[in-house]
Amino acid sequence: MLARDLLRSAPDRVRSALADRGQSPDALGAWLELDGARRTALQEVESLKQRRNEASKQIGRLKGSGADADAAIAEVAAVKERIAALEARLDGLDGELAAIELALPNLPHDSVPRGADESANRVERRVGEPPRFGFEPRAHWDLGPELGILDFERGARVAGARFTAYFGAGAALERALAQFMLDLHVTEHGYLEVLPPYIVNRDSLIGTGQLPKFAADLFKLEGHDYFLIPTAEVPVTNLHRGETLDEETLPRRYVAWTPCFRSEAGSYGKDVRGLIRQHQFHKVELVHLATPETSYDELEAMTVHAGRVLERLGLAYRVVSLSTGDLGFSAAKTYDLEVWLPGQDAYREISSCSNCEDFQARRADLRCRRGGGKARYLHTLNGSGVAVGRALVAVLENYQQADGSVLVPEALRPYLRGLERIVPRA
RNA sequence: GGAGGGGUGGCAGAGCGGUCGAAUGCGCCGGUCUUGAAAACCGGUGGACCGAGAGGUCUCGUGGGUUCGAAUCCCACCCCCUCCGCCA
Repeated sequence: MLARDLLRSAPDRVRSALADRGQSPDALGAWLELDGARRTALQEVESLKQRRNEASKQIGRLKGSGADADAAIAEVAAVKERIAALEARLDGLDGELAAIELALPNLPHDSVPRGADESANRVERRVGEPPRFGFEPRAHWDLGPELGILDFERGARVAGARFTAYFGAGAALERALAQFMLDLHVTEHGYLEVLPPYIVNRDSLIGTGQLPKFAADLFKLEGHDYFLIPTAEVPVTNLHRGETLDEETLPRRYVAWTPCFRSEAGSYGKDVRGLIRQHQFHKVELVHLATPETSYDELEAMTVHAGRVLERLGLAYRVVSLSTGDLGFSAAKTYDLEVWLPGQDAYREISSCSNCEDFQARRADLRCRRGGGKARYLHTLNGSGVAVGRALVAVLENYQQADGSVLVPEALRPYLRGLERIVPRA
């Protein structure tokens, strides 16, 4: 959510930011009009309430002294009617204002490349070298089933399209990757591990920005106002919803390994093969809560932390700064980490690290305060550290051998009882 | 799922339907005293919104209702605690 002060005082800045994101700036004109009407109505209703309150006190005094209060009571009755009418109007205005505010995306940071879509994204750096193969590297959707560790057909039987069953070394590899990432972030990067609820309420989803606009992307539990989490960003960022944190305790860095559930509505035909786009997947998520002064340093640090996972796994990747047109709803700035996938002959997103500045903090009422100073909104950041399913894809495709086996990266062997190579399951 | 108890300011804890935004204690801030600190004493201490300001409105879990007037009465919901049932 953007600050009302900002919408009022710098509407042109907001308009041009919306245009950069490829959004229509129309909503802002409507907002300004509604806001003016609201303030007018508010002033009127408040002065009526003042009269009503004074009259009530007078009635109390009159009755206390045994005098007749009928005239005053009659006057209050008339004022109350007008208050009720005005309040109904005010409620309507508040609802319309909130609907607009909750649907306005965050403003891009000045350093974000301007452009309509991903073609305007800027590659910041490349790390590692894509491996060279003496044979035609294959995709994980061929390797996995042949090794007997990924079963797309049975996943589909049990649940449906975009669900997969993992067997043997496949299941263990998923678990090993997650545990390796958690250990790395906890022991080397100073994160606090969190295991949050995998189901959240509506307020949490409003807090991080998935609702009200993106309800179609979520799985909702029938008969309850509960949703499966689309990412641990939601429960972890909302952990401190409504709290004011002492700035001495910032930044806070949390890491959580959770399943994620996404309806993937509207992505029909996209990445239909393999593990890239699933309704259910695991992700190790990084969340930082920071002061406004440090949040961009935190974003750089978070991106480095996510990249470290890929480096330890010996995977080549590049860091991309998303353009204004490609930015997510809540983000002011985002770095995507794209890992090299030989089977697709392309870099594919495996992590997305964003600074949301105070956009989510405003929605989720997350504040901070230094000493006895005034409370202010803190800044929230979130990033994958990294997507586990996609990391598994990257390991299979990058470590495949001519004979169809897959070498296990050194960093994972301690988590796989020393397993060095995945071979077809007997 | 059933029965009961409870949600008041940073914390603890009062609060006959009428100057209650809320006693008191602790904490916190400022001051006096002290070489300094502690103790003691004095004073001040929630937030949001509207307003240029004066000031006003709202806020005692949330939302409704009764009333001229609600922290106090009624209804619904949420959360916490205890017991029973069920369950990993």
